[in-house]
Amino acid sequence: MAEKFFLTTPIYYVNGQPHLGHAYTTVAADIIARLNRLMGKKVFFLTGTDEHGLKIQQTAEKLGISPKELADKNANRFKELWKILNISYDRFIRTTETAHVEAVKYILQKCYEKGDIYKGHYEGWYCVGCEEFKTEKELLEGNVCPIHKKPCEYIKEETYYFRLSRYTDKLLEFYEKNPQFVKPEYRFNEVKEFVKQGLKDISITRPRNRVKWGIVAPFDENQTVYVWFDALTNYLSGVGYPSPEYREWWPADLHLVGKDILRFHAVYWPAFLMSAGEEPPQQIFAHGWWLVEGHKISKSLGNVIDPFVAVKKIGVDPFRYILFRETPFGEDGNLTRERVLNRVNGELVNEIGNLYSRVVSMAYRYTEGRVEKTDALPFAGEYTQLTGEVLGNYLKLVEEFKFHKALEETLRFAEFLNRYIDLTKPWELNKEGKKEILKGVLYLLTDGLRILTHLLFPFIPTSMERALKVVGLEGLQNFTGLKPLSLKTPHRVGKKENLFRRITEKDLTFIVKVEGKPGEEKMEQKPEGTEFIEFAEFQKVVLKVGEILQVEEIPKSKKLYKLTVDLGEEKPRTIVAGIKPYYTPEELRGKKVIVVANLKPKKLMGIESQGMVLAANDGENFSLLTVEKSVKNGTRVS
RNA sequence: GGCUGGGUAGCUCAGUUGGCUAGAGCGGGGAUCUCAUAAGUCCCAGGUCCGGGGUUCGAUUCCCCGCCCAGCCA
Repeated sequence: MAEKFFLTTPIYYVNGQPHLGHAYTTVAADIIARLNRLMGKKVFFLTGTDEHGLKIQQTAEKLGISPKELADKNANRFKELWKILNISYDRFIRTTETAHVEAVKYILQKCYEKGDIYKGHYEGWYCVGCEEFKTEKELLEGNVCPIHKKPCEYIKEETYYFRLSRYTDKLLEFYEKNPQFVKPEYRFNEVKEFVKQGLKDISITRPRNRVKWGIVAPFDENQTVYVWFDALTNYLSGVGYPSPEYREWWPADLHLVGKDILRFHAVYWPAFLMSAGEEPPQQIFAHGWWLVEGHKISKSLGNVIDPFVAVKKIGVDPFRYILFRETPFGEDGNLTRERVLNRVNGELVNEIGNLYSRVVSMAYRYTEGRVEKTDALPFAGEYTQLTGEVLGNYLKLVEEFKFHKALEETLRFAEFLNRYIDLTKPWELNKEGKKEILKGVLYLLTDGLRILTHLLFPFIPTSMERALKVVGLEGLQNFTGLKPLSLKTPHRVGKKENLFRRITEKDLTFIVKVEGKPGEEKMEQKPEGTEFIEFAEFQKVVLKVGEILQVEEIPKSKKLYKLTVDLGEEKPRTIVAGIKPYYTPEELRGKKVIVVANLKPKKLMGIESQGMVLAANDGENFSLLTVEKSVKNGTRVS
């Protein structure tokens, strides 16, 4: 009987469109699900949407549709995205499903009967415009709502409370007994600190006349179940609770969450479950946020990443890959154009994609696509040892959620195979007629691709499905049986195909670069001036108008030209400029340009450059700076 | 303000119980092969290891103080 593994993502609120954060959590869950399947476990992967609440009610009203219609529409958006991202979920739960509604009522009733729910009052400052209570902190002078600029009412309404306070010690004891309950560990410490301060009872219902769109409380038809009890229960109802089949999967092995909702999962949820007589989940993992080019993502900054666009521009797998390649899972990441470009082109295209390409190509060229095992296997010992090492490390690392390191190991493996080709030089073996050794080399390489495909599969399944065909493999096998040099022969490689497309800066405009320094947006309209420089400082830079007299190519340099520029001095200057990709020599000759004339000379490609030519580059267009009317060479720019 | 974790090469980060020339990847520079998506492979980094003080024969690594950054809490 295979071990079961039940994992979940949060259910996403359907008040808006899916964004990068949703995609991140869900792809993470997909990677973990696929890893566990390859480890031979029986996996249940649950995701879905949270569809109740006042916000949905209000948005739907504005759009003139019913809350259910709004939920249907947006839930479909999520489903579309998961399809594009190749998410292998087993069940997509929606909180408006009858079964879920019943499950919520059932569990609430249990808690109620346990005596953990009692009637009380909620009082506070209520803004009619927002239809929301405001905390003292949010309010402006005179209890004014910061959004509507109108005074709030102090109201008191009936509500039911959950006796969370009763669970303070039980939770602490539970944490003590389950040191792996929350990952990363520092997050667990934060949770413990929070609980140690003592827990307050929490309000779990809202008056029905105010919040209609939601589940009716089983013990009072004038109350609607408030968000957390409703939403969290999806983890149970998603596997059939309360009908007995849920026991096949419960307790969940892993709840994946963003760090913002950790507390609800690590404190409230176990308490609810304890009250209802259910086991808490095994583990909760809280991951971090993404920054974009060093800035927080926000609508007002306009740097929100639409996953649909991202996938369209760079492809599903490059998108999945960059989210997990560099940033340790759990920590905040920073998405930048430069990193995406380097990782996709440098690693996926050059090191990995090209490796498949060259091996398959050689198999056709030298042995007509046939691969056989021979006794002559150069460096078989090194290969076997490295494979064992990589596989061992990989499995240990993914177990600890260290995906970036697991990918690093994978890259190390690909690097070995690339080096192996250079070392064994199949083209020479072919020329020299050393057929047996050549066959051995191709066998080992094909075997290597087989292993590599397995290592990459959980992360980039779409491409690796194709890779299986390219290598000529029927399918995947369990990690446990994955051994080097065990490719069955005779074997035929499949059709050669490029697995990854090279991307350019132009593909990355969806990663918006925000003006200003990271963190500045926090300080909100601080008096400007800190970034100003004195005129004297500017004057230190001597800018002059120069005319390009000659343009020479520099052998072996992709970017550089050697320019001869007249700055009205005794002798023209030699300036090395990285503008070769953008201008032909003909275009440059005779052009007036702006030169930094007092830049310290520097040797580039062995040529001393006596200045610098100014240009503007926005990532799409590259333009030299010039003068609008003709002025004498050497004129100072000021 | 309290607690926690950080500040190491241009960038992203590793650095075991304190000690031989402080490491990797990327970028940058150089060399080279030709099977390959002009891909691959090889070579090159002399960095006040945030600042100051202390312990020690000796500290990036231990202790104290300060500065800065992030997270959680108030």
